[in-house]
Amino acid sequence: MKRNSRLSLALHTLCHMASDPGRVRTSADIADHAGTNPVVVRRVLGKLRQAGLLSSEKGHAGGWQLAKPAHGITLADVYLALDERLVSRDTGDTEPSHCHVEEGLQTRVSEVLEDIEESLVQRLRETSITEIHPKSCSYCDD
Amino acid sequence: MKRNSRLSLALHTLCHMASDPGRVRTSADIADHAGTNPVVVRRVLGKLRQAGLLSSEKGHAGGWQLAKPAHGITLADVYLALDERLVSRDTGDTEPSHCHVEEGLQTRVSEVLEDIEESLVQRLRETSITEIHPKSCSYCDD
DNA sequence: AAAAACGCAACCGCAAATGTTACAATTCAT
DNA sequence: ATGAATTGTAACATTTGCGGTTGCGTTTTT
Repeated sequence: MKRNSRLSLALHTLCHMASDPGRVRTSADIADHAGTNPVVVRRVLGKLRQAGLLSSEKGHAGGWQLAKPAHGITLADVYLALDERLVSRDTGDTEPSHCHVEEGLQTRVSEVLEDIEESLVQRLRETSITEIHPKSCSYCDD
Repeated sequence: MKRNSRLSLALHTLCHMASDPGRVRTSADIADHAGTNPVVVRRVLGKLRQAGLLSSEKGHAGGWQLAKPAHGITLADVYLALDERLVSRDTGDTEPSHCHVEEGLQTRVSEVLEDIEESLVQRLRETSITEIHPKSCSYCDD
């Protein structure tokens, strides 16, 4: 696991789940397969649960599974669930610079980036996680 | 200097230069105005020089200025000059995961993101740096 | 020769993200 | 009931990227 790993981990896991929706997986299983740590998995999948994409059960024989039909889950759902943003949200923490160039600049650039963000989500909404898996996977145990 | 500062610094500086193309500015001047450090300025503007947007002169009375007419410089030129990428370029450093889900995923997601990247650049290309500056700036000394 | 500027390399320090450990709470099997 | 398995979460450690800083060599003008 290295960079941009939250989104990557989330999508990977969901795709596996989509190809065998009945199976309940533990965070340890998932972490093993993804080459990371159970706690990291729970962190990321927790976001997906908050967004209603996954459900988890505690205790013996507990674990994670899809909370709704896989074909209804799009890349956009995942992207948004994780609070990912290409456009770094302007937190307004930049002190006013007393410089008109700066203001005009911010405005222009923000306009474009907001638009782009929106069209990205629109595009992501067109692909469901069921459309990812190419065929049965001989290496993975799904 | 804090957020997304390379692009921000580059655009800000270019816009000022566009409004007074004759003037040669030192990295110290620019750093002062931008609230940062001359070395950082040289780092960023160096990229713009490599891309042919700026020229710099060493020695006494040296400094930076536009290398071509301002109206011919678009936001896309700057974005590309800095090697900015929404899509984190796959450097191929991810070891093959022996997992078909992973491969299919990479492919699909990359397709979408590449498309988005392209349309972003297309959008940025529509705005020249001369279109940013709202009016004469009473605070800045340009 | 001195001053002013860039070019560059080598660090420092901070902030964000990931990785790790620990432990409480919950659930199931026996 | 007890124990094992699992999530939830907090706290801490480690890594990484980036801006900031320092230092010094090179170039140009005076």
